[in-house]
Amino acid sequence: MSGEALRRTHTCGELRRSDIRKEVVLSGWVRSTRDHGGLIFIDLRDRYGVTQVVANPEPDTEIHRIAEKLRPEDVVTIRGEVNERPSGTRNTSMPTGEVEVVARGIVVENRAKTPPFEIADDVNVSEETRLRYRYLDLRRPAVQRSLIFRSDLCNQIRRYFSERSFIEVETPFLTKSTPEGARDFLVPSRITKGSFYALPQSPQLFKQLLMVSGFDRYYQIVRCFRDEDLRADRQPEFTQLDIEMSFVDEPDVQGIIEGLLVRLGDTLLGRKIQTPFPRLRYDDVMLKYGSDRPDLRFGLEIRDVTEIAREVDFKIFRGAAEGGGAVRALNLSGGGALPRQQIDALEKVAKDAGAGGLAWFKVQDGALTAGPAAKFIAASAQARFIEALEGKTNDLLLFVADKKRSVVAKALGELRMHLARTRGMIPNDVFHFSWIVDFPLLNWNEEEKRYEAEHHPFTSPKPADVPKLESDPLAVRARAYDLVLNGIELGGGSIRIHTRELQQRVFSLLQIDEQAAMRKFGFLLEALEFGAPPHGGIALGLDRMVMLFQGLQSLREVIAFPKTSSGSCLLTEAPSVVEARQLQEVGIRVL
RNA sequence: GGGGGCGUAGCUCAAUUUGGUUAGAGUACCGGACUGUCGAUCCGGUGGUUGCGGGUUCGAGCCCCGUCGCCCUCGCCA
Repeated sequence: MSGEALRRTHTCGELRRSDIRKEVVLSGWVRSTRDHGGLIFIDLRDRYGVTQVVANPEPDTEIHRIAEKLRPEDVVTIRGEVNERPSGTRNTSMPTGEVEVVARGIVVENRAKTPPFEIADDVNVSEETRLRYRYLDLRRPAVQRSLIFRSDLCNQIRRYFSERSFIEVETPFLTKSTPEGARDFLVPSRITKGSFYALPQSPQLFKQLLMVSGFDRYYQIVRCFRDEDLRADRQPEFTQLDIEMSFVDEPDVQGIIEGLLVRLGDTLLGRKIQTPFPRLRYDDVMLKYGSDRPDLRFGLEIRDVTEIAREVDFKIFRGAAEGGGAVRALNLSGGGALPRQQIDALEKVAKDAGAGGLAWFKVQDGALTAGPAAKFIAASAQARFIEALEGKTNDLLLFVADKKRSVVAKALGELRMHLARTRGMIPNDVFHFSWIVDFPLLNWNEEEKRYEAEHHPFTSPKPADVPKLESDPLAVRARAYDLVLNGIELGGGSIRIHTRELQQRVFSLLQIDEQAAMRKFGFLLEALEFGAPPHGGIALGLDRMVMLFQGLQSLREVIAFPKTSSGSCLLTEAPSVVEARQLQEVGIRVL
């Protein structure tokens, strides 16, 4: 074939019986060839699908000569006629399998080296190799589906918020470092040597300023940056769906998000999402599930038995109860049959989570047996424990006692998740959304001997608790809410502080003195004095949402070019050293 | 920063009781045969700095030390 370039008329996923006898042009990548000596079959792939092309030596030997030299991943344009496949040779497993294109001309647009791995979904290849050749990995249909889903999700989000009069506003990436919270990525300023921008951990302050400006309903799909260690579900740069609204209360923000998730369920997931989501109090979930992001797809709730433990002879129990701590327990129904070795493994889980140990008992006819500590507990107390935990014969009761309630909660929370995972108690294909509410505004940082904001310093305290701000700070509840899905925090938000006075009081509690507050957040404090409306919002982790909706285990699967767990990009080899001249220009010396 | 796992052919993995002849397999790749395949098939072949550096030993893929990379995890992530 010669002359001017052919333009494709169809994609590789498109041809059907109704196209038979049409003259078509397809472009794509050679997925595979099957050379029978005579006939050659070419599977041609693009992102829409695969179509079989046939090259017959008769009548055109030229085409056959080109076809037999084709190799996987060569890029070709093929002109030909759509034919019905002979009966018995149709492939019902592919959408285009009723037809094939008989090649009348083949243009090799570009040759491909042998790829390091076959471009197919079921190919076993290490993630390291995939990331090194990410552009090839992204040719695989399953990976393409993830990114296409992500694009569809963003489109639905934009439509949803646009329909509701929200405005998408872009906020700066080169901005001011705010040392509260996560570590900032810093960017040196060339013009003002010795000064630095920071990449935003979130557009928090800008969206609040937009409320002051009167933009009343804002959203943004926006990149955020945090210079902390990575995990399967944490990348140094990630995408948030960021929302802020004026003149709203908690239910307004929650309702908007619930409506969005219903829409996404209807349009993308093919499932009805039930609203409203349950509102669960922080204190309750910490007690019942040992976590502020409980996985509610299964039961196995933790019970507090501190009051019973107060009256037993077992020193560890009584000591914890009398020392202001807690004794709590899980009932593993039917766990009485567990061998000692497995119970020891459970104890290790509890200890790794910070517990001093794990007290366990088997239930037998209304009494505690088989646990090392059973003999220290009187029959009457045994009966009360069993009643509190709804124990039946052959159940296994697992107790953690500690003078710190947080230790008990964490250990049993970890144990609960461990048991659920290892014993197959977590149902697949269930989306269990919930709101966690009534968070404390502050927590006490023992190492730094100061209060910290549980969410961030701009979260409003509950009006009823404001009088306690100075007298009993830890009792102050926040107007904050976290959205949790299947044990993963999808997002969090709050009603914000919108007066300078209150904001200043909270800064004081956080031991940010007036001077420091002005230096770090002066622009916000000043803005609050120029008619800041009451406002609040939320931010959802978009990458996590895509990951969970797609049933994937790693954020790297839903980000086109992700970082490894050491923060490097295997494709570009970033981060890398830079030339001395570049350093000099920005006034930086490497230590 | 701590703990654990991994690193052998382009890719995915194997290699016996802490060591013993020329490091194997599948797949990919190359060549040949083949006119209805679709993970084509059949025959033949090429392919190795065992991550890197050092050490122990008569002898190291295997043991020891260091180092680099990847994965998981604790700390960290307002």
